[in-house]
Amino acid sequence: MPELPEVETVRRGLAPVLEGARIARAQVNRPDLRWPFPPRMAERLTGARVDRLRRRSKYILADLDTGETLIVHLGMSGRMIVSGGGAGRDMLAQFHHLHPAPEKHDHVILDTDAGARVTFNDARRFGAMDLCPTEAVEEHWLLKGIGPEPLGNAFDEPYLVAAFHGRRTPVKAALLDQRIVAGLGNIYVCEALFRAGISPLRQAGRIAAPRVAALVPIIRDVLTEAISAGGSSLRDYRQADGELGYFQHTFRVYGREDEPCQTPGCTGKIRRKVQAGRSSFYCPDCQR
DNA sequence: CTTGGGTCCTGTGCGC
DNA sequence: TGCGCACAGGACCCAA
Repeated sequence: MPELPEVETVRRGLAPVLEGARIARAQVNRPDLRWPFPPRMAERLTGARVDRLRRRSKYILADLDTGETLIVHLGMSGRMIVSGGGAGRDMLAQFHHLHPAPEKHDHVILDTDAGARVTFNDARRFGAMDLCPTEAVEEHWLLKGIGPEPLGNAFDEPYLVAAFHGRRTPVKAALLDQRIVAGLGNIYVCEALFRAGISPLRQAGRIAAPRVAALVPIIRDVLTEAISAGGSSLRDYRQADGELGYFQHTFRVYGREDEPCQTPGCTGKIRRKVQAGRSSFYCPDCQR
């Protein structure tokens, strides 16, 4: 899926066209994605003004002036594509209010009063949408229990050391656990562990505290760099304007099985090992 | 409580 | 060209 950097990139692309705009029309083409849509979703969205677009973990949150918040998760293959209207759009498209032809898996289409369109397309349908009272968003069952934002103040060295303490699970699984830290996925965990020189197989509770502490700024750096690059585009991911991210060119281990390790002086080869059903990419020589 | 495996879906790329 | 299989950025759920 889009991980935190991709979701943040999408949020930033949507904000200029959605914030302050009113949803003039909501087209919902099927009753569900991963879970059923909330009752009367189209009606509850129609006429609502989007006051603010936020992100929590891998969720995009659209606060509406109706007192409800639209919760969106992109799953593995979800995209939100902007077309027509708004600043920075193609002039011809803007003039004619043209929208691209409907595509397979366009599940939800939102048209704003300014003539912009946001299309949610999700081939695998692991994505989700729900509506919930804005003041109760943090208590929503999907968001409740999610750990601190890795780019926020609550995610610091003492926190991660404490969170890892006594954990026998591999550090790879611990970092993927959204209750420990929010928003990391397979790619950025692999990349952060490589930079930290920590093997994904190592038990979280058996990493020396200074090495755990070092992970904190490394995780922040990886995510920040990825956001700057517009995220990583592999298969399905696109920015809201349809452009590709380019952080994937910066991967040091992800998807690089059998390639030589890039660490200066290291003669190791990147390995791939499946942990809990997910591929971990790492250098056995410089990750311990 | 923790943890591994199965599961929900479709699409793509590869070996044969 | 076609077929079957492995694999893909997530994360819930349940059995052990």
